[in-house]
Amino acid sequence: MSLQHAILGFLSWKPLTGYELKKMFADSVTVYWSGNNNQIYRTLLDIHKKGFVTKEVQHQDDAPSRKIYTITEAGLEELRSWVLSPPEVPQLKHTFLIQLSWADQLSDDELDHLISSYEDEVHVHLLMLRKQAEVKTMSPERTQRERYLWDMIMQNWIVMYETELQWVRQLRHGLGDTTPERKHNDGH
Amino acid sequence: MSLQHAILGFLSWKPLTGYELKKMFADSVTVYWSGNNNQIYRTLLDIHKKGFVTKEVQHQDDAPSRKIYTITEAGLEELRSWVLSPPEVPQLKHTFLIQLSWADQLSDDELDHLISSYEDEVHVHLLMLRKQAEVKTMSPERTQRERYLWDMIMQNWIVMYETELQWVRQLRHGLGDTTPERKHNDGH
DNA sequence: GTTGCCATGTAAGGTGTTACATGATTTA
DNA sequence: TAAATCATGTAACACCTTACATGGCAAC
Repeated sequence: MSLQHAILGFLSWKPLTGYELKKMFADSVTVYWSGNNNQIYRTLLDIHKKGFVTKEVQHQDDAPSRKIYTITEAGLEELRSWVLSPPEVPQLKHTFLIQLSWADQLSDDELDHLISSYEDEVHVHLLMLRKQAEVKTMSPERTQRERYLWDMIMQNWIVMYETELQWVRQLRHGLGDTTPERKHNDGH
Repeated sequence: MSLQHAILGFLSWKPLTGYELKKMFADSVTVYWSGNNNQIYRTLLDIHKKGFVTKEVQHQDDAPSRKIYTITEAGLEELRSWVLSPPEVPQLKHTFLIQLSWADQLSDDELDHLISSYEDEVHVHLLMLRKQAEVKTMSPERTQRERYLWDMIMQNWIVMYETELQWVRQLRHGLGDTTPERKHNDGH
């Protein structure tokens, strides 16, 4: 699991409440995590029990009390050793490709429509990423090296979806080319 | 969930047992699904209950009996309508990028080592994919269009990891460039 | 004689999602 | 007057992974 470590990462910048963490995940494109509370609150309890954070309760009369979590030395150590742990290749859950695997049962028009709507999805997603990249939301940017890392991380997401868009366009055009041939060869 | 539909997809080619399905998932790079039995056997029970498959038990004296699953009309219909359902952009779980997000605490050497070992991982993975692409394992390839689709699906995986490899190389070289500058700017 | 293949499955636990619940304050 | 924001959390369920269990047969 690395939600734990992403939370420790944010807390290494400054102390935060669960609610604030939830927002940071929701706002961040690169440190993506569905931004759902259940997991965040449970993970906070967990890392508190492990001693990676301390909890300070701030009572408020007219609202539920804020619980501010601060990272400890042990937490910083845990974060550091996780960052150094052997990196793994990204795992992509590419359901569209599985849909495509059995798409030969569709008519030419149905298939073209399916691919086109996927192309639109990817395109919209890419535009959203590019807009986010301009805004340059958070990240402390304390050193030039850190700024460079965060830029490259954002860049990674963008080039991935650019590549996907190129691929799907090639797919669609290639299909347009093979379809008449197919009719020639398979027709009779 | 789409494991259900991937199973229906394989069964649309021919009747199979759970064990055979497990192997097909394990062998397939493109229709990736961890190939773990628990899920497959439970999903088979599930789709049988839903009427998407029929089950034929073949008794064997000296081994556990084979249970051969055959797709039904309802199953084919379900598969078809799933294939037509609105496609979604791929979701990537890119833990390395989250590691990188907090990697500025590392020394130049540690960071360089982290990135290099990631580069190696990606490279090895890419070579594996290219080798698989040559073998061209399964897929029925009944029409030219289907062959084209399967080729493009394999191609998608390859270009994704090629893009990743290019990106990580650029990252490493860019770091080499900024590091001396950084020392100049931040040093004093 | 140990490993691997065939073939079924269970147990236990981790991870992730959606929806629900409260209740005051601010904004449209 | 309806909604969104702040701030906490619970309940129920879906999905996914690892390891365990059985037991004959073939290959090395």
